[in-house]
Amino acid sequence: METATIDRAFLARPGLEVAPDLLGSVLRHTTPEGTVAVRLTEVEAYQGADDPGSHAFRGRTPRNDVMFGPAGHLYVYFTYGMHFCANVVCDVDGTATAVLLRAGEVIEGPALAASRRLSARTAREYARGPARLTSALGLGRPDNGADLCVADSPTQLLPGPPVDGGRVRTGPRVGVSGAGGDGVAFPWRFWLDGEPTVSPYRPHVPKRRK
DNA sequence: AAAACGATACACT
DNA sequence: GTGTATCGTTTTT
Repeated sequence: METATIDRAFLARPGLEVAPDLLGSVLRHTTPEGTVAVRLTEVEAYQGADDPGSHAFRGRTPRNDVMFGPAGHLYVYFTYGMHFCANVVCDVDGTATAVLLRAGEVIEGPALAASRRLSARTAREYARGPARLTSALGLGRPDNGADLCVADSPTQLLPGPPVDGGRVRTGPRVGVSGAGGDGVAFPWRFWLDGEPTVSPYRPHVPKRRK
């Protein structure tokens, strides 16, 4: 008895519209080792050409190619020399908007998640942060481009338990400076208030020059 | 050179 | 138990 995935048409809108609606939904990944599922508690919208913080800002490249494709696929990228982060690609084919999956609660496969997250001090840290989330789920380079809207696929986006709309909060994105340093904060981060798995807010601090 | 970050060590409650 | 400053590592521009 499998649950239907989230409909692709639901995701074929600008990431900024999709992002708050994605809170509470579930990303599930199955590998030979087993299945881990995460209920999303924190996300961030990235718009395409108009968004200096977006990987798509400078046009299509081999790295961000998936972002320009149709909605409902996973954009996985490698960063900081050691981490992977995952986005749900939104909007119509040719338009690159996406939602970064920042944090969630592991609701299936906690033992497997724990084995992938040996440094986690508590269960709430399994997917508390964008690269921790991909690690707990076992997502990496091979999953870039995976279709999330196909039943029985090893990588699926599923409806979650109902969310109280009153718990949705919004604020500035994390780790992204304002538009070219002009100080404008983009309130495109969304989270569920009161969730212990939401990553701590860390204002953007320019790294010290070496 | 900077980047859509995490592990660690240590401070505090 | 929870918070936070410092620094590692490599892709991309």
